[in-house]
Amino acid sequence: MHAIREAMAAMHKRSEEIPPVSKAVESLVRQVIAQVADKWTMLVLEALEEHGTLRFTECGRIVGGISQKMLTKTLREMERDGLVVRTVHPVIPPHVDYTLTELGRELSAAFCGVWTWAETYHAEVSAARRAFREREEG
Amino acid sequence: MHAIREAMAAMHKRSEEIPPVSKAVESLVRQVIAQVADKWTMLVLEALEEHGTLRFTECGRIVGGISQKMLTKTLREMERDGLVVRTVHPVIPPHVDYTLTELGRELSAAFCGVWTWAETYHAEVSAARRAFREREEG
DNA sequence: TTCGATACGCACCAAAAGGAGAGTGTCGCA
DNA sequence: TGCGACACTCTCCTTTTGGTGCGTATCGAA
Repeated sequence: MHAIREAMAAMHKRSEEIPPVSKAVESLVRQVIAQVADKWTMLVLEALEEHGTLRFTECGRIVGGISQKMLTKTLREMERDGLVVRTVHPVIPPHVDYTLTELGRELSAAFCGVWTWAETYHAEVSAARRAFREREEG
Repeated sequence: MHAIREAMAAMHKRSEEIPPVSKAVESLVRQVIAQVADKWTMLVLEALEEHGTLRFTECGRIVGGISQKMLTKTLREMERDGLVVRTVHPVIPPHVDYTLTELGRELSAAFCGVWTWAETYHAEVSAARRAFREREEG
Protein backbone atom coordinates (compact mmCIF):
# COMPACT_ATOMS: atom_id res chain seq x y z
CA MET A 1 0.00 0.00 0.00
CA HIS A 2 2.76 2.45 0.81
CA ALA A 3 5.22 1.32 -1.79
CA ILE A 4 5.89 4.80 -3.11
CA ARG A 5 6.46 6.45 0.23
CA GLU A 6 8.74 3.61 1.28
CA ALA A 7 10.68 3.78 -1.94
CA MET A 8 11.03 7.52 -1.49
CA ALA A 9 12.17 7.13 2.08
CA ALA A 10 14.72 4.52 1.03
CA MET A 11 16.06 6.70 -1.76
CA HIS A 12 16.13 9.69 0.51
CA LYS A 13 18.20 7.81 3.03
CA ARG A 14 20.56 6.61 0.33
CA SER A 15 21.26 9.85 -1.51
CA GLU A 16 19.88 12.67 0.69
CA GLU A 17 17.88 14.00 -2.24
CA ILE A 18 14.39 13.17 -3.40
CA PRO A 19 14.45 12.00 -7.00
CA PRO A 20 12.07 13.99 -9.24
CA VAL A 21 10.63 10.86 -10.84
CA SER A 22 9.11 9.63 -7.61
CA LYS A 23 7.91 13.12 -6.77
CA ALA A 24 6.08 13.22 -10.08
CA VAL A 25 4.61 9.78 -9.48
CA GLU A 26 3.49 10.72 -5.99
CA SER A 27 1.81 13.88 -7.18
CA LEU A 28 0.14 11.95 -9.97
CA VAL A 29 -1.19 9.37 -7.55
CA ARG A 30 -2.51 12.16 -5.38
CA GLN A 31 -4.07 13.89 -8.33
CA VAL A 32 -5.72 10.67 -9.45
CA ILE A 33 -6.98 10.02 -5.93
CA ALA A 34 -8.31 13.56 -5.60
CA GLN A 35 -10.11 13.17 -8.89
CA VAL A 36 -11.54 9.78 -8.23
CA ALA A 37 -12.40 10.28 -4.57
CA ASP A 38 -15.40 12.31 -5.62
CA LYS A 39 -18.98 11.73 -4.63
CA TRP A 40 -20.41 11.85 -8.14
CA THR A 41 -17.62 9.80 -9.66
CA MET A 42 -18.21 7.06 -7.10
CA LEU A 43 -21.96 7.10 -7.66
CA VAL A 44 -21.70 7.04 -11.46
CA LEU A 45 -19.10 4.31 -11.23
CA GLU A 46 -21.45 2.21 -9.18
CA ALA A 47 -24.41 2.85 -11.46
CA LEU A 48 -22.41 1.76 -14.50
CA GLU A 49 -20.98 -1.24 -12.71
CA GLU A 50 -24.44 -2.40 -11.76
CA HIS A 51 -26.26 -1.69 -15.01
CA GLY A 52 -23.56 -2.15 -17.60
CA THR A 53 -24.13 0.24 -20.49
CA LEU A 54 -26.21 3.32 -19.75
CA ARG A 55 -27.49 6.30 -21.69
CA PHE A 56 -27.07 9.83 -20.39
CA THR A 57 -30.54 10.46 -18.97
CA GLU A 58 -30.88 6.90 -17.75
CA CYS A 59 -27.60 7.21 -15.87
CA GLY A 60 -28.74 10.43 -14.26
CA ARG A 61 -31.99 8.86 -13.17
CA ILE A 62 -30.22 5.88 -11.58
CA VAL A 63 -27.63 7.98 -9.80
CA GLY A 64 -30.39 10.28 -8.56
CA GLY A 65 -30.12 13.88 -7.42
CA ILE A 66 -27.47 14.84 -9.95
CA SER A 67 -27.92 17.80 -12.28
CA GLN A 68 -27.25 17.50 -15.99
CA LYS A 69 -24.31 19.80 -15.64
CA MET A 70 -22.58 17.66 -13.03
CA LEU A 71 -23.44 14.48 -14.86
CA THR A 72 -21.88 15.83 -18.05
CA LYS A 73 -18.81 16.99 -16.18
CA THR A 74 -18.37 13.77 -14.24
CA LEU A 75 -18.83 11.60 -17.31
CA ARG A 76 -16.40 13.74 -19.34
CA GLU A 77 -13.73 13.52 -16.68
CA MET A 78 -14.22 9.80 -16.37
CA GLU A 79 -13.90 9.51 -20.14
CA ARG A 80 -10.76 11.63 -20.08
CA ASP A 81 -9.24 9.42 -17.38
CA GLY A 82 -10.06 6.27 -19.33
CA LEU A 83 -12.70 4.99 -16.92
CA VAL A 84 -15.60 5.01 -19.37
CA VAL A 85 -16.09 4.85 -23.12
CA ARG A 86 -18.55 7.22 -24.69
CA THR A 87 -20.25 5.93 -27.82
CA VAL A 88 -22.22 8.31 -29.99
CA HIS A 89 -24.81 6.81 -32.32
CA PRO A 90 -25.39 9.45 -34.99
CA VAL A 91 -29.16 9.15 -35.07
CA ILE A 92 -31.98 11.52 -34.34
CA PRO A 93 -32.90 12.03 -31.59
CA PRO A 94 -29.31 11.67 -30.35
CA HIS A 95 -28.27 8.45 -28.68
CA VAL A 96 -25.10 8.31 -26.57
CA ASP A 97 -24.12 5.53 -24.25
CA TYR A 98 -21.51 5.00 -21.62
CA THR A 99 -19.74 1.82 -20.54
CA LEU A 100 -17.00 1.14 -18.03
CA THR A 101 -13.59 0.26 -19.38
CA GLU A 102 -11.48 -2.41 -17.77
CA LEU A 103 -9.77 0.38 -15.82
CA GLY A 104 -13.15 1.62 -14.62
CA ARG A 105 -14.22 -1.84 -13.55
CA GLU A 106 -10.99 -2.26 -11.62
CA LEU A 107 -11.59 1.02 -9.85
CA SER A 108 -15.13 0.03 -9.08
CA ALA A 109 -13.85 -3.17 -7.54
CA ALA A 110 -11.34 -1.17 -5.52
CA PHE A 111 -14.14 1.02 -4.16
CA CYS A 112 -16.13 -2.03 -3.21
CA GLY A 113 -14.42 -2.11 0.18
CA VAL A 114 -15.48 1.45 0.92
CA TRP A 115 -19.11 0.72 0.05
CA THR A 116 -19.01 -2.32 2.27
CA TRP A 117 -17.50 -0.26 5.05
CA ALA A 118 -20.23 2.36 4.73
CA GLU A 119 -22.98 -0.24 4.72
CA THR A 120 -21.46 -2.07 7.67
CA TYR A 121 -20.64 0.87 9.90
CA HIS A 122 -23.10 3.65 9.07
CA ALA A 123 -24.90 2.98 12.35
CA GLU A 124 -21.64 3.43 14.27
CA VAL A 125 -21.03 6.67 12.41
CA SER A 126 -24.43 8.09 13.32
CA ALA A 127 -23.96 6.96 16.91
CA ALA A 128 -20.60 8.73 16.99
CA ARG A 129 -22.22 11.86 15.58
CA ARG A 130 -24.95 11.82 18.17
CA ALA A 131 -22.42 11.32 20.97
CA PHE A 132 -20.27 14.14 19.61
CA ARG A 133 -23.22 16.51 19.38
CA GLU A 134 -24.27 15.72 22.93
CA ARG A 135 -20.77 16.22 24.25
CA GLU A 136 -20.54 19.58 22.46
CA GLU A 137 -23.92 20.81 23.63
CA GLY A 138 -24.07 19.28 27.09
CA MET B 1 -21.68 -4.62 -2.36
CA HIS B 2 -25.16 -3.61 -3.46
CA ALA B 3 -27.07 -5.20 -0.64
CA ILE B 4 -29.12 -2.10 0.11
CA ARG B 5 -30.17 -1.38 -3.43
CA GLU B 6 -31.06 -5.03 -3.94
CA ALA B 7 -33.07 -5.12 -0.74
CA MET B 8 -34.86 -1.96 -1.78
CA ALA B 9 -35.62 -3.35 -5.21
CA ALA B 10 -36.97 -6.53 -3.66
CA MET B 11 -39.18 -4.65 -1.25
CA HIS B 12 -40.35 -2.35 -3.98
CA LYS B 13 -41.40 -5.30 -6.11
CA ARG B 14 -43.20 -6.86 -3.19
CA SER B 15 -45.20 -3.93 -1.90
CA GLU B 16 -45.03 -1.23 -4.58
CA GLU B 17 -43.84 1.27 -2.02
CA ILE B 18 -40.37 2.12 -0.84
CA PRO B 19 -40.09 1.68 2.90
CA PRO B 20 -38.80 4.81 4.66
CA VAL B 21 -36.28 2.83 6.72
CA SER B 22 -34.29 1.76 3.70
CA LYS B 23 -34.53 5.22 2.24
CA ALA B 24 -33.02 6.61 5.41
CA VAL B 25 -30.28 3.99 5.38
CA GLU B 26 -29.48 4.65 1.75
CA SER B 27 -29.24 8.37 2.30
CA LEU B 28 -27.06 7.81 5.34
CA VAL B 29 -24.73 5.56 3.37
CA ARG B 30 -24.52 8.21 0.70
CA GLN B 31 -23.88 10.91 3.22
CA VAL B 32 -21.14 8.87 4.85
CA ILE B 33 -19.60 8.12 1.48
CA ALA B 34 -19.76 11.76 0.42
CA GLN B 35 -18.08 12.75 3.66
CA VAL B 36 -15.41 10.13 3.61
CA ALA B 37 -14.67 10.21 -0.11
CA ASP B 38 -12.76 13.41 0.39
CA LYS B 39 -9.21 14.12 -0.60
CA TRP B 40 -8.05 15.44 2.76
CA THR B 41 -9.87 12.78 4.74
CA MET B 42 -8.15 10.08 2.72
CA LEU B 43 -4.75 11.69 3.11
CA VAL B 44 -5.11 12.25 6.87
CA LEU B 45 -6.42 8.74 7.26
CA GLU B 46 -3.36 7.36 5.55
CA ALA B 47 -0.99 9.54 7.55
CA LEU B 48 -2.50 8.35 10.83
CA GLU B 49 -2.58 4.74 9.68
CA GLU B 50 1.09 4.89 8.83
CA HIS B 51 2.37 6.84 11.82
CA GLY B 52 -0.04 5.86 14.56
CA THR B 53 -0.54 8.79 16.90
CA LEU B 54 0.21 12.24 15.51
CA ARG B 55 0.14 15.78 16.81
CA PHE B 56 -1.57 18.57 14.89
CA THR B 57 1.41 20.21 13.23
CA GLU B 58 3.16 16.89 12.69
CA CYS B 59 0.09 15.55 10.92
CA GLY B 60 -0.07 18.58 8.66
CA ARG B 61 3.59 18.23 7.78
CA ILE B 62 3.18 14.56 6.87
CA VAL B 63 0.05 15.11 4.81
CA GLY B 64 1.70 18.04 3.07
CA GLY B 65 0.09 20.92 1.25
CA ILE B 66 -2.82 21.23 3.64
CA SER B 67 -3.69 24.52 5.32
CA GLN B 68 -4.31 24.71 9.05
CA LYS B 69 -7.91 25.53 8.38
CA MET B 70 -8.53 22.42 6.35
CA LEU B 71 -6.53 20.26 8.73
CA THR B 72 -8.63 21.47 11.66
CA LYS B 73 -11.84 20.94 9.77
CA THR B 74 -10.91 17.50 8.48
CA LEU B 75 -9.74 16.32 11.89
CA ARG B 76 -12.88 17.67 13.57
CA GLU B 77 -15.15 15.92 11.11
CA MET B 78 -13.23 12.71 11.50
CA GLU B 79 -13.56 13.03 15.25
CA ARG B 80 -17.28 13.71 14.93
CA ASP B 81 -17.70 10.61 12.77
CA GLY B 82 -15.78 8.47 15.22
CA LEU B 83 -12.76 7.90 12.99
CA VAL B 84 -10.20 9.53 15.28
CA VAL B 85 -9.82 10.29 18.96
CA ARG B 86 -8.54 13.67 19.97
CA THR B 87 -6.60 13.78 23.20
CA VAL B 88 -5.78 17.11 24.80
CA HIS B 89 -2.90 17.22 27.27
CA PRO B 90 -3.48 20.35 29.36
CA VAL B 91 0.09 21.58 29.33
CA ILE B 92 1.79 24.65 28.03
CA PRO B 93 2.56 24.92 25.21
CA PRO B 94 -0.57 22.94 24.23
CA HIS B 95 -0.22 19.32 23.26
CA VAL B 96 -3.00 17.56 21.34
CA ASP B 97 -2.75 14.24 19.62
CA TYR B 98 -4.85 12.24 17.24
CA THR B 99 -5.18 8.49 16.86
CA LEU B 100 -7.35 6.33 14.62
CA THR B 101 -10.19 4.44 16.26
CA GLU B 102 -11.02 0.91 15.23
CA LEU B 103 -13.63 2.39 12.87
CA GLY B 104 -10.96 4.59 11.34
CA ARG B 105 -8.57 1.70 10.90
CA GLU B 106 -11.30 -0.31 9.20
CA LEU B 107 -11.99 2.56 6.83
CA SER B 108 -8.30 2.91 6.12
CA ALA B 109 -8.17 -0.77 5.25
CA ALA B 110 -11.18 -0.32 2.99
CA PHE B 111 -9.42 2.50 1.14
CA CYS B 112 -6.36 0.36 0.69
CA GLY B 113 -7.77 -1.00 -2.55
CA VAL B 114 -8.16 2.48 -3.99
CA TRP B 115 -4.57 3.41 -3.13
CA THR B 116 -3.37 0.22 -4.74
CA TRP B 117 -5.46 0.97 -7.81
CA ALA B 118 -4.00 4.47 -8.07
CA GLU B 119 -0.45 3.23 -7.69
CA THR B 120 -1.03 0.41 -10.17
CA TYR B 121 -2.85 2.32 -12.87
CA HIS B 122 -1.72 5.93 -12.69
CA ALA B 123 0.33 5.43 -15.85
CA GLU B 124 -2.76 4.21 -17.69
CA VAL B 125 -4.67 7.24 -16.47
CA SER B 126 -2.05 9.66 -17.74
CA ALA B 127 -1.90 7.79 -21.03
CA ALA B 128 -5.69 8.06 -21.31
CA ARG B 129 -5.47 11.77 -20.57
CA ARG B 130 -2.84 12.33 -23.22
CA ALA B 131 -4.87 10.37 -25.77
CA PHE B 132 -7.99 12.32 -24.87
CA ARG B 133 -6.20 15.64 -25.22
CA GLU B 134 -4.79 14.67 -28.57
CA ARG B 135 -8.16 13.51 -29.84
CA GLU B 136 -9.75 16.78 -28.71
CA GLU B 137 -7.09 18.99 -30.21
CA GLY B 138 -6.16 17.02 -33.32
C1' DT C 1 -47.61 22.82 -37.77
C1' DT C 2 -46.27 22.23 -33.55
C1' DC C 3 -44.73 19.27 -30.01
C1' DG C 4 -41.73 15.97 -27.69
C1' DA C 5 -37.63 13.27 -27.33
C1' DT C 6 -32.28 13.30 -26.58
C1' DA C 7 -27.93 14.96 -25.05
C1' DC C 8 -26.08 18.23 -24.27
C1' DG C 9 -23.74 23.79 -24.25
C1' DC C 10 -24.02 28.23 -22.25
C1' DA C 11 -24.92 31.97 -19.08
C1' DC C 12 -26.01 33.45 -14.63
C1' DC C 13 -26.07 33.00 -9.87
C1' DA C 14 -25.59 31.17 -4.88
C1' DA C 15 -23.05 28.52 -1.80
C1' DA C 16 -19.23 26.10 -0.30
C1' DA C 17 -14.34 25.03 -0.41
C1' DG C 18 -10.12 26.51 0.46
C1' DG C 19 -5.86 29.65 1.09
C1' DA C 20 -3.20 33.52 3.44
C1' DG C 21 -2.29 35.88 7.17
C1' DA C 22 -3.04 37.89 11.66
C1' DG C 23 -4.29 37.14 16.44
C1' DT C 24 -4.37 34.27 21.15
C1' DG C 25 -2.53 32.58 25.52
C1' DT C 26 1.12 31.03 28.37
C1' DC C 27 5.54 29.43 29.36
C1' DG C 28 10.57 29.00 28.94
C1' DC C 29 14.71 30.62 27.02
C1' DA C 30 17.92 34.21 25.52
C1' DT D 1 12.14 42.57 27.06
C1' DG D 2 10.97 39.89 23.56
C1' DC D 3 10.69 35.92 20.73
C1' DG D 4 9.30 31.13 19.70
C1' DA D 5 6.53 27.06 20.37
C1' DC D 6 1.75 24.91 19.80
C1' DA D 7 -2.87 24.40 18.39
C1' DC D 8 -5.68 26.56 17.12
C1' DT D 9 -9.55 30.71 15.72
C1' DC D 10 -10.96 34.56 12.93
C1' DT D 11 -11.29 37.41 9.01
C1' DC D 12 -10.77 38.41 4.25
C1' DC D 13 -10.36 36.89 -0.20
C1' DT D 14 -10.42 33.88 -4.44
C1' DT D 15 -11.69 29.61 -6.62
C1' DT D 16 -14.52 25.81 -7.26
C1' DT D 17 -18.86 23.48 -7.02
C1' DG D 18 -23.31 23.01 -8.19
C1' DG D 19 -28.15 24.43 -9.54
C1' DT D 20 -31.54 26.49 -12.81
C1' DG D 21 -33.15 27.61 -16.91
C1' DC D 22 -32.76 28.56 -21.72
C1' DG D 23 -31.08 27.39 -26.41
C1' DT D 24 -30.14 23.72 -30.24
C1' DA D 25 -30.65 20.25 -33.81
C1' DT D 26 -33.65 17.06 -36.18
C1' DC D 27 -36.99 13.67 -36.86
C1' DG D 28 -41.44 11.36 -36.30
C1' DA D 29 -45.93 11.66 -34.40
C1' DA D 30 -50.25 14.04 -33.46
